[in-house]
Amino acid sequence: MEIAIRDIKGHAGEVVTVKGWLYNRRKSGKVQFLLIRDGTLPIQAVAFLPDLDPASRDALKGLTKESSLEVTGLVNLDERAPGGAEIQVREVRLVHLADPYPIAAKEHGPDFLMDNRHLWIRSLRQSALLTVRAEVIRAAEEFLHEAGYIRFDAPILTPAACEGTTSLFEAHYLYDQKAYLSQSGQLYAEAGAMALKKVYTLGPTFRAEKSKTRRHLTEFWMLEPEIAFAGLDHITRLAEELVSHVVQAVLKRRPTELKTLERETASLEGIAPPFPKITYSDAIEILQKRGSSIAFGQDLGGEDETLLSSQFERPVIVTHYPAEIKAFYMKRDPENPGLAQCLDMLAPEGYGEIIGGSVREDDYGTLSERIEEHQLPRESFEWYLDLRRYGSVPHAGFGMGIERVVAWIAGVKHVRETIPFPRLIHRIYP
RNA sequence: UCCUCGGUAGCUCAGCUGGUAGAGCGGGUGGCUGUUAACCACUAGGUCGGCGGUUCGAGUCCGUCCCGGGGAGCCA
Repeated sequence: MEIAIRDIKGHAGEVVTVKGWLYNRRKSGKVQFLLIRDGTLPIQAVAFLPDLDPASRDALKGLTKESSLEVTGLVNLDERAPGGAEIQVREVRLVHLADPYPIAAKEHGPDFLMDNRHLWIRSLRQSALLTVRAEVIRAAEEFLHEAGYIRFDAPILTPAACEGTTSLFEAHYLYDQKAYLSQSGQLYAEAGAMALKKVYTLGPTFRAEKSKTRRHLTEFWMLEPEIAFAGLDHITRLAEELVSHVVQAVLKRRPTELKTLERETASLEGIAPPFPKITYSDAIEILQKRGSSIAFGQDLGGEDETLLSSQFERPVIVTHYPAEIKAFYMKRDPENPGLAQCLDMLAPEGYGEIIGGSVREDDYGTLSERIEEHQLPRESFEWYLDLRRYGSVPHAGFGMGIERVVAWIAGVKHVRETIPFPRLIHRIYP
């Protein structure tokens, strides 16, 4: 019977078949220890050569790393085995003999690993990380679904920038038209919210930023809820509940993967609402007291974010940034028009901004002026202005960067490992 | 775009004030009945990132270009 290695302990004393790849092999005379992985977990299979039929012995001859094989044997609970269980091999069937495998069970440099990303993802660590990523997305969608949100897919090919043109990827569209890869699904999500009230977009977004840091990709995934009849309090609560649910779901469902990643989980266990909330002014004051040279009116730099988040054990929510350093569509604070009704959530441990959101300007005249001020091509935004012409309501939303959330929860330094095939400033292969 | 570090065997690296290429891992062969990145022995494997210069002689010094790491700027 074929089983997933994850379930092996439930089959003690049974003869099972596992199908997978050879992760490593140790030989000691007539005994061979095969470490086999199947995408769920690795298992050690012990082959005693004199007990095997000639075909199986042949299969083991010259076996290389990452060769694919099917192993049938008796499941033993054995203290000597890593993980407590192993398979006593009865039959080995070679599916494909791999060429000598380039990735060794040794250290490698990032350039080499990234060139071999298509193979690197087979490593136990990378597989665990990508499993955590899948769980983050699943948990987030599950939470929003339970809360009555409708998934609303935004287009990836768009007619114009919703932000600065410097970070736009341009594409050729049909009949000599131009198209741009989406920097955010938000504007479309706003249209969705006017139709379905509570929606979210989920998908890849693209920014041609020449950023070379551990927190930036040129192609990254965002989850963007957008809610009609909502204000800053509403999205603040949603953000902290969403993030808490995702963290707890990963802790509950993927403990093995977190262990493989050697993630210290004590700090994650305490992630629950409410999160600390401070204003931008508070943040500047705290940072200046801690020795930062930041001045009021400047955006928080990477170091500032790390310094600020290190003051709290939970993600910290910073609100009311100066409107000048924020986007054109953000609604100003009625009590202080210099400030925007916005929020950023900074993850602990220096993982930076994982959420950015705001209340949207819902007044036609004001939004129209902002578009002029920012010298945006008005004709591209006519449909967006329509949302303020026909039944405009207060509404708000935010974007959550999937890769940064995964990096934080999994405890990996660089976001390039949190997506199967990262796109970076100097890398589009493989 | 700027600062900084780097590019030598398939991989990770060493290579002194310039003198003609090294180790470990991986590969191959052989040995070993409990290995945990197994171990032991033998063995094959190199356009020292490219181009130009200085020199009797350049992996090493100089110039330039290319590629990458870390960071900054930039980045709802």
